[in-house]
Amino acid sequence: MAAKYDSIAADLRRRIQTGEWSPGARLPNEEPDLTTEYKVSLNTLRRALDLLVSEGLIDKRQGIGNFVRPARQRTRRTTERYQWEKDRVHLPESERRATGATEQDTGLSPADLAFAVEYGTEAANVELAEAFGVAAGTRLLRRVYRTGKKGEGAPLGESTSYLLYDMVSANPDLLFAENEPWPGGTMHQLSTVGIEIDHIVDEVTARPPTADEIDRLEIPPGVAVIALRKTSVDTTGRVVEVADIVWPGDRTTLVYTTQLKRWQP
Amino acid sequence: MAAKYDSIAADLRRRIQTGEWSPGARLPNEEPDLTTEYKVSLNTLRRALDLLVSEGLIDKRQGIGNFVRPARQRTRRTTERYQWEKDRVHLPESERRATGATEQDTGLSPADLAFAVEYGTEAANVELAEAFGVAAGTRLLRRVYRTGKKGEGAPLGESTSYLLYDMVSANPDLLFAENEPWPGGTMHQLSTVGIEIDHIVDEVTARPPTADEIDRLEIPPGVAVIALRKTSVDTTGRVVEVADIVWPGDRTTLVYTTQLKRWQP
DNA sequence: GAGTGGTCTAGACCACTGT
DNA sequence: CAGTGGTCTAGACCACTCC
Repeated sequence: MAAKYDSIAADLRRRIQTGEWSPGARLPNEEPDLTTEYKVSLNTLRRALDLLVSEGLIDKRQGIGNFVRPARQRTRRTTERYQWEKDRVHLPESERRATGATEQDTGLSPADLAFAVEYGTEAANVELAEAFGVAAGTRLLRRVYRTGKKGEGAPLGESTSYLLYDMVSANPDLLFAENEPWPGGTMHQLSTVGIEIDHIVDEVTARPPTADEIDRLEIPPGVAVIALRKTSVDTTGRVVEVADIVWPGDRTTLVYTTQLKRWQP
Repeated sequence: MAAKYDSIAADLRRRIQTGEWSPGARLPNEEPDLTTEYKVSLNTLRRALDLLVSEGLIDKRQGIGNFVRPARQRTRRTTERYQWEKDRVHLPESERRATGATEQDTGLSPADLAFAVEYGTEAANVELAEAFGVAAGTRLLRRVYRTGKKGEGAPLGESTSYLLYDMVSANPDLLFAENEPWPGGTMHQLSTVGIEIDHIVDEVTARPPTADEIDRLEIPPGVAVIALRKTSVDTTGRVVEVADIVWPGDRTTLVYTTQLKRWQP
């Protein structure tokens, strides 16, 4: 015999999916409307609603009500993007300025894209020092990028990029957020200090969001995030950028294509 | 002011991480031990424990107790694996038999690896038919693989592979689970009916586990799974295999390396 | 201030596990 | 059967949002 909260969740799921409440619409009050309708206590009803929250079906807003979660902008990030970024570096600035990598991933036009960036410096902790192959404490330039769709409160994702400060300070323009968005992106920025990327390693995991990410990305507690550690290696074998990128798992797809060598005929 | 259940969860987290209870050890009873210690009601205490479950820190076993979750075997699956699989197809059977792809990912020896497979046929639903580019209802060979570490109850992951039945039935050996594990794996199986893989597309998302996956992979509710749709395309451009692979998000890392073309000097 | 969701309590009874 | 976690209730009070 299924638990009451399970049956209620299943019924609410069905009512949402059949469109009884359209996306963005407010659900009936927990108390007294839904508790009366389902003849359960408030605790039991809220347990059912918690399930729907963890599935990303509804949003709870304290003091306001519960809402059917509208479908959000999805991100589809393909591996071709890296070669695309690299090819773009040698285009004239006007072409580089026209569109960025995030537009590629989302299909959004530059006008619909919301963009925010913060620059800062920090000393490398043990983990980052190991990723770069430098001593702990080495000065790093940390840049945090948040991109999203205008009108949607939450960003689509958040990227924290680390560069070796002494490596990029050869071009002081690279040290200030005022120069963002930089036409041609990080690969072009690095090219101004003589760096060419040879290959990029992506390490992908899924995990529960941290409390911070729940706030900033508006991820319902219980929905997972995809966490990507991107390591860029230049043509001399040096690690030149380490970036940690986080997306809501339920609206992000990463696409990787592996080309295989032909067997000899 | 943090909620009580949050503070209690933070304290229990700390006590687990400092080793007050070692992995596998049983926690004190919810009632009366922990409720008395933290001076809260049972509901509040259980809410704190639910947080730890969703973080994968503890296991709850009804009728027995709560246990510190032991660290599990991790999987690290690299993109080089596909070329490795392809190169192996033309090795003599003795070498192909010696080790398989999962050993590569996990670092386990063949002796430590638990392996189970089920074969069946089904009619392609709309979604699979589209992936293959065939008509809905086309007969498919469905193969479900579960691999894990001997002694750990739960598999490390579960892979559901679909092949076009009429394509592989040219070699009847490919239709029966009794021939598994097949030395050289799927790429070798396909080579016996004249198929060479040209490239593979991986699409990665994260999502909450289904009720089934919670049981079979022993994923704590609230911990995410990584879901990978792997599409193999042969040298004539045909989609020849579609596989849906699911791993627990908290102990799987996927690694993808992208080699970029050099700029001209 | 009215109305909403968020937290917490005390206590009852059920379901599962091992002896 | 005893002991454990699982579900559920009724009611109290707090915190946030909007008018």
